[in-house]
Amino acid sequence: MAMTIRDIAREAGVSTATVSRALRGLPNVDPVTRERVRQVAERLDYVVSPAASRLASGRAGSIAVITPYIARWYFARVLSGIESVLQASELDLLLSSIGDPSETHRVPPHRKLRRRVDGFLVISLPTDTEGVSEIFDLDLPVALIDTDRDGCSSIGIDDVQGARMAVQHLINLGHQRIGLISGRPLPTPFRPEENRFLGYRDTLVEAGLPHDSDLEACGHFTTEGGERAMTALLARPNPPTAVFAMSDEMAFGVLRSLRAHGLEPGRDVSVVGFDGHEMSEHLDLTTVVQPVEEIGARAAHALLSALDNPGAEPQHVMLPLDMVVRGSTALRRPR
Amino acid sequence: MAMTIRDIAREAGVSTATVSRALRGLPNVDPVTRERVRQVAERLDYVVSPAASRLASGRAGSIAVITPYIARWYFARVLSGIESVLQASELDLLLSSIGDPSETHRVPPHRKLRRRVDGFLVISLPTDTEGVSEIFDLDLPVALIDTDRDGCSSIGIDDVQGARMAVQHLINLGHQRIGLISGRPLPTPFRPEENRFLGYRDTLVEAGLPHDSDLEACGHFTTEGGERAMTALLARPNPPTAVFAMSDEMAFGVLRSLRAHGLEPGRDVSVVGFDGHEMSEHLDLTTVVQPVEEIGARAAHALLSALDNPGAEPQHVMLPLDMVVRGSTALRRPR
DNA sequence: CCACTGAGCGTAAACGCTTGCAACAACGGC
DNA sequence: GCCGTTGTTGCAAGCGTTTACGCTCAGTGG
Repeated sequence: MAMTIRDIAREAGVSTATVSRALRGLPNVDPVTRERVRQVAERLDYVVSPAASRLASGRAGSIAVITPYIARWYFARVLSGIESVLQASELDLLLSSIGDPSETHRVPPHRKLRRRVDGFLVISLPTDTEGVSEIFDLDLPVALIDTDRDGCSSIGIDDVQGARMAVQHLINLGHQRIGLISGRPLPTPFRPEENRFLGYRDTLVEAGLPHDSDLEACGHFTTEGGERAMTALLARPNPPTAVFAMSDEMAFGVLRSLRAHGLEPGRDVSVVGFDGHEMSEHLDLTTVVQPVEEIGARAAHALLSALDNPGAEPQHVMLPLDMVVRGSTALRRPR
Repeated sequence: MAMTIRDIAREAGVSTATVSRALRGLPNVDPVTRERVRQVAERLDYVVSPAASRLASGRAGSIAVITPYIARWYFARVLSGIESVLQASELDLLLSSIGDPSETHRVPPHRKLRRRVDGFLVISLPTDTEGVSEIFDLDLPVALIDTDRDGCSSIGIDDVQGARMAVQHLINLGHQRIGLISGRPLPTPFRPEENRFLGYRDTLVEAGLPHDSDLEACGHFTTEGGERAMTALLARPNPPTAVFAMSDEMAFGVLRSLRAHGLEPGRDVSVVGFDGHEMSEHLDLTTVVQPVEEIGARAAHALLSALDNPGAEPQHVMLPLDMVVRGSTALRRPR
């Protein structure tokens, strides 16, 4: 049988209340007593029963991470950042992916997680996504990554600015027909996509360049999709001399499509990606780098502090971006 | 205030015991009663308090996934496979990464997870890893991925066979000097590495080829590492005409190193990877494909069934491998 | 010398379930 | 009509904490 708090109390010659207080570091405990209790607990290899503790205290002792995907590059990294800060806390990290809309049998997270978490960390999902919107009715702290919402902390990057950097870079290189590989068809509820689009469009317009939707295609955030999208663009009457892809993985597909058409990235068509995927270095891809793990870590911190002082104002963090210029972008060569 | 089981009992005109039994689908409940209780619970939007339920039943209602990394390709996918089956169960998925040995401040999982999980899913970690070995003392069901241990279920692939396929393929193409890009320096406690090495060595020997450790280098399972390793091999007096890399990510580095040396993968040096990373298709890499998500899913199933019938024999599953031949391997050309 | 304070500690009542046991009704075999 | 079964339900004792409240006692200012 496992130790209970009573065993510790008896052994230390105090009441269970004191043991509870001592072990949790509450004030109103004589340092000497506290130490004695600690020692006894240590010696008897005692750990509190989380179930009992949670029942009595009313706290769930866990936070849930809601993500559309687990295995995709961006999400896995964000998750890793989250875990790195949560592991040092007392809280359990419950993982729940929304999954593809195709998987209709998935239990929506708000149903499954009702009463078992103290807060939510939501990655990328639009706040009105089915299964996500109901989370807010639970009246628990929520930290949002890549979106925002009244009353929630939000962490992200300046996607508009990121897209601007990318496109301005291409403009500076003399490109005038700059294509866009977006994720889903626009308009989209996903904030990053929308903002990257705005940054793209506005930078063009401000530079006096036409915004031509014939230069846009969807790549669905996959390499295959990016490849197909670029292939489609190349088939248009007057193809772009440069493209901005909303993610590195799509940009990889772009590179591949170009090569398949006998075109050399950089020399023939310039390509900028977005993310800072490790592979971009190896594929010599110019890209806008976002601090992905840090996004996760910051979000976790924001949620933790919301949990600590419930009254506090939600935080809104925007992390800085960087751009790494590589061989996939170059001065436009007249055809 | 939240609903309790008593509210449901009162409303349905039965005792709390019956509510509990009805809602959990236990036998010995009149179907009519059960349905009535269900309806009431539904109408009042009741969900059981996991803390209370766990305290009363003694079950933790969660399983923990212990992984060395979260963000790396292989681990993220395995995790995704695990989550896909666990989401349909009643169990919470607690995520815990061991982290790099450098992060000494990490709380070892067995301390953090004591009393709060019903079982463990351990990915790739050798069973004697610090922080892992103690898990077995907890006397809970454990399912092991990529290793095995007495009394635990284990799920993995036939790494020896996988390496054999890769190396035999190279031999069939006429290669005689076949290099190896391993992960860590051998000997290693990581089973897959060891087995892939054995498959490599034995296949060479059985083909009458010498096993020459001058053709081996460590790539640490990263692309950079793979690149460095290949560069090192190329600097040796008599470099290999083909290499087998223990992971695709290292193979990507190999490809890059080759190109940096003006060598064309396939034509000048053949390369085989291991994993079936999506990117391998785009980099035209021949690779041994393992069903990564399925590994995770199977492991989760194994653990679930160990949880269901505690007496049962542990399962040992070995999933089949596949090899996809692409442009990175070709007939050896005499120099 | 007397309230008065506050630190330190104990008592006991929750917290919201699960489950062993017993009760009870309906039923069929004898 | 009696009795053992079987199926359904209720009673109530936990499960192992947390925490409101109250008590004791040393210290303190009046």
